[in-house]
Amino acid sequence: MEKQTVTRKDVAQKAGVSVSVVSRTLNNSGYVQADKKKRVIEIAEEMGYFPHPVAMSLQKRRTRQLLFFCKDLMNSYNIQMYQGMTRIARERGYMVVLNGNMEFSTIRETMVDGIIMPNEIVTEYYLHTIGKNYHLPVVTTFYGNPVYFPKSVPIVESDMHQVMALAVNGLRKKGHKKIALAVPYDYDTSDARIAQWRSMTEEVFGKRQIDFLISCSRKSLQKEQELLEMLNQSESSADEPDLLRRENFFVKGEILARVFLKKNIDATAVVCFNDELAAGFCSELRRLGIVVPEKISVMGIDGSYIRQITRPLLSTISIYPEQQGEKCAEVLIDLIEGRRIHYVTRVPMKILEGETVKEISGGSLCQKRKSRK
Amino acid sequence: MEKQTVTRKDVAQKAGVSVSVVSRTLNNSGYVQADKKKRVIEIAEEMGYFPHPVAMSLQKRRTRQLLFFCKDLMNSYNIQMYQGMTRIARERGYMVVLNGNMEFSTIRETMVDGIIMPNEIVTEYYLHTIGKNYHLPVVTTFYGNPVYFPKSVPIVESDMHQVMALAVNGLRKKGHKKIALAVPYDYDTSDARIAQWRSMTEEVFGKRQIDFLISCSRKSLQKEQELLEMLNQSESSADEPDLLRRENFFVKGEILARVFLKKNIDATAVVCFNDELAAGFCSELRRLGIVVPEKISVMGIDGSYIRQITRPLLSTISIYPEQQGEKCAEVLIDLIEGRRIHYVTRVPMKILEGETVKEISGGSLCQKRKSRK
DNA sequence: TTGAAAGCGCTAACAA
DNA sequence: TTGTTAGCGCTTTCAA
Repeated sequence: MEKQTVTRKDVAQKAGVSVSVVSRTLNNSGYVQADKKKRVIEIAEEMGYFPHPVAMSLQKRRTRQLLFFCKDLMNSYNIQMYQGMTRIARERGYMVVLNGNMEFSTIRETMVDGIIMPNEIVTEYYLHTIGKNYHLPVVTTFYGNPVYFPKSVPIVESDMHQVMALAVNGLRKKGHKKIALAVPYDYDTSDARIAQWRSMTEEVFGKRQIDFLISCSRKSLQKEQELLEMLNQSESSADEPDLLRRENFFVKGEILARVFLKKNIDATAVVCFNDELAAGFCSELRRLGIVVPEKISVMGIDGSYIRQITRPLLSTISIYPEQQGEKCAEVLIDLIEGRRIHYVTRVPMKILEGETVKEISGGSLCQKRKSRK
Repeated sequence: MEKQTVTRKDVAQKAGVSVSVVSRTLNNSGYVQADKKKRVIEIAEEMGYFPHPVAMSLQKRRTRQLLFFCKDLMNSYNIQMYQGMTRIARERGYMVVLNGNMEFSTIRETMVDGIIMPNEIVTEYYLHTIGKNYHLPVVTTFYGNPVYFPKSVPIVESDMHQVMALAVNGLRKKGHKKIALAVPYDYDTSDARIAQWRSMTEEVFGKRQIDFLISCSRKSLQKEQELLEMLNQSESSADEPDLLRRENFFVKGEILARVFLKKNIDATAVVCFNDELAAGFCSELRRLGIVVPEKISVMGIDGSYIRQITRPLLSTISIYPEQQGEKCAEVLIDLIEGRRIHYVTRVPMKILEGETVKEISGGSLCQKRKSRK
């Protein structure tokens, strides 16, 4: 049984030199005689020496760890962000650690060199609390919500204005003139999407389509959702309480599909808050006998991998979550290492064609739908 | 602009005491005069002092970090394992860091107190390589594959024998006598399931049902999958190369559904490798006009959250991935902290009823299926 | 070309 | 009850 950890001191002793020689050898820095060098390397190897990462971190005042501060890891978008940052981090010798619980208080107990925030709202809160006397490099993704934090925090931007421009124009080109928006609630992260959808449809079609907003107040949503869980998943909610803690956009999409039908909304296409919600929306429509896209077109936002398991394949506006993650990591690492950075980084976006948007020619589909009733 | 990091020395200076007094105060250990105590605390707060986690780690020789060494984070099972460990870890003051790339070489550069391995096969490999001269506490989940590592590695077990017993007996009770198994490949992690399904069906029905194995050789699978991607997701495969790196069990399920039909397998029920595969299997059957469960019953394994977005709701054998994660973290932390542990921990399992298994009375459904052709 | 020594931020044994 | 000191594993300056 060997000693718990072999240190440079141990190697030095065995090689008959001083620790500094060992250090210089291993770091390939400074002078050291060729033969000694060789001996030291041999002995280090033979003794199974590895640098102690904690000691290294203390000395260098650099942990080579990045913190991704996200709420819900079961969300496909976040996972993909994480994948992206991980790749860049690895390339540059870092590791990404997660805090999936929004616990600001633990940040200062965590060994990290910088933080990646999941959106501008969280960032704003952070900067006004912990961030006040903890000056760690931070980058944040940004979706165009109105927030107040210094320009000195670099942002990686997915502008909802662009997203909605793509969605609305894409749908318009296919003949859609009445475009609804389905969002899980009427506040917080929905805000930017609602605002942009509103102004975009008004700009393109010349009139407000605000009646086409499908959303739930927080309260009604909870009630509906509880009901749904009782009916549908009693088993799993009893056995897997944890699952319910996550924000289940799929179920919200299902609920919103029913709201959409109940309110008899006169639209030919629905843009959904994100892909998971769109998937639930489609699924429930189908269950109720409404064929997508024949009767109604659906378009997601995100381009997350959940789309891979939608049938028919979801049409969506991809904002490339992985690239977003990559950019975040890139900028953050540059910031940490004192390199010059851009304070605004834009990630490209694009329509991913799928099978949930139908080309319609003349009058709006909804009339057909209505007439059939 | 305050000094970059406030240390105990700074606090001590300002309070006119020695660092040890500050330390004792902050740690609530040893003697220190009440009034000094108060002053120190006040000053520490006022200066915005926080303990330096790296220095702490070096001194205590404990990082309070656990490593979860898993390959694919987009896999719902792994995510749930992670959620489980995270909860326990948090309760006990630890953090779980991920290595989602199977890079053994980076383990020694990572600041961790112990490792959670995703399955016995990876563990075996680890112990025979890095683990040889790195004696970090390790726990592993265990699915009943034959492996060779010392009994001294604690396991958290989900025995595939039990799983198959539940699945086969559950299906038998509903009148099924011909039960197929769908696995993504014919080696590695499929082995245990294949073996247990084989012996179980033989035991229960008195004869081998080996013809009912639906699987793909690695090669044919790749070819089919590439084809599918070309046809189905050309857009996303061009734009999102990353997504394809993950093991897409959903698509495999789709492929296997076609294999199942092509081979005209004479079974009334299919047990699937995991829930994602089952979801793909059902989805493709439906697309091809085969109604689940009317024409064919499907049962998953795992009880992962992906099931929440299956419609009809998937029937499955839950092996409680979150609990598995919790147990792993619990045992590992006990091990790290020198507490007594059990070397074998079993996680309960249970059938989660859904809507994909049909009760059939007399003769097997497959005959009906056949006769309709 | 080498080694001694100070120091990264903290703890703990020991002496005062 | 307090302060001094050595040390966790490493780097780096400086004198030899």
